[in-house]
Amino acid sequence: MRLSKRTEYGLRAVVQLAKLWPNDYVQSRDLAKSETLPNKFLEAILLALRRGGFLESKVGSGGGYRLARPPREISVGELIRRLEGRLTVMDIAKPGELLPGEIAVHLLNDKLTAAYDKVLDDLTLEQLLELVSKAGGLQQQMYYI
Amino acid sequence: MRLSKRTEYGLRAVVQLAKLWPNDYVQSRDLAKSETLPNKFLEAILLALRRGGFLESKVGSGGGYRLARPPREISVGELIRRLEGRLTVMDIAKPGELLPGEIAVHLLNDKLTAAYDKVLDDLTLEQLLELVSKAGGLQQQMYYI
DNA sequence: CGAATTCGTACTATTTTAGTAGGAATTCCA
DNA sequence: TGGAATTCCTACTAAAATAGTACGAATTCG
Repeated sequence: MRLSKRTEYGLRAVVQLAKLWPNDYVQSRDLAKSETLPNKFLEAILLALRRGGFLESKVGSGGGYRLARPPREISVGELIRRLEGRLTVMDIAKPGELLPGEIAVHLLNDKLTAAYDKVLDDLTLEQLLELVSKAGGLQQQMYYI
Repeated sequence: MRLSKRTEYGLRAVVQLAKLWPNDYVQSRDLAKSETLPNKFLEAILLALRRGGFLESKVGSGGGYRLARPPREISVGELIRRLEGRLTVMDIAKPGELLPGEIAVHLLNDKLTAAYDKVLDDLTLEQLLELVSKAGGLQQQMYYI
């Protein structure tokens, strides 16, 4: 199990934006620079997030992106589902009877998806930020040992 | 999150073998036929499972595969980890300090992996079989409503 | 011996992921 | 009012992962 680069980059940009919230607009280029992400790719990702209602944007000189809502009201689950793009290639219910192996695979997939969703849906962007600052603190400390 | 075909096929074959346990050897061709899987691909998968210690095989006429251990002693987690092939492209610890976004991605990946592993490691092949037969029963019932 | 089967390698095709190129549309501001 | 800055948009391209196939050697049974 691994998040795609697209998801990773999107998340990293959003984390940046959340840290700045509710300040003014930040440009894609700056976001890309401060997390060292490919700019053009990031642009496409940010655009998708705007369409998904997670970001607001302002075009033109002095424009950029910012969160559309406070971090406390943004679910990491929704965010990631949008990023993964998974256009829900949902298993179309097969006609007729399933083979035993197919049932097993189905059951397992359902269990895994449920576990995955639980982790993601129980987490807001605000909470994630908190975890990050804790972990960041530890990281700092380690340099002084 | 979705299991690969390789994993799916391997699991389906193993489910078949578990249903027959502790009977005699079953041939790849028969396994492929009864779950409608591509035979040559399945062969490669079964081979990997044998190398992983999940199956025993006998070559030559009258040969085939069978589980190396009773289903109760086979963990679905171990099985799937072998199937996924994940040659543990583990994040090599980056030198220096992590960016906040990177920390967030890391945290999330860890949480997701833990949840995933928990589901898989808490399940034996025997238990999975039981779930399948329950679900299969329900499926049968639905036809008679 | 000859048929049946696993074992093994090497190749091909398809799909998904990760980007890049190039420019139109909009907005600010001097 | 014109140009610089920025998002927005479409269409490619490149690379990697996935899903197989082809072909045959090695082994075993009867």
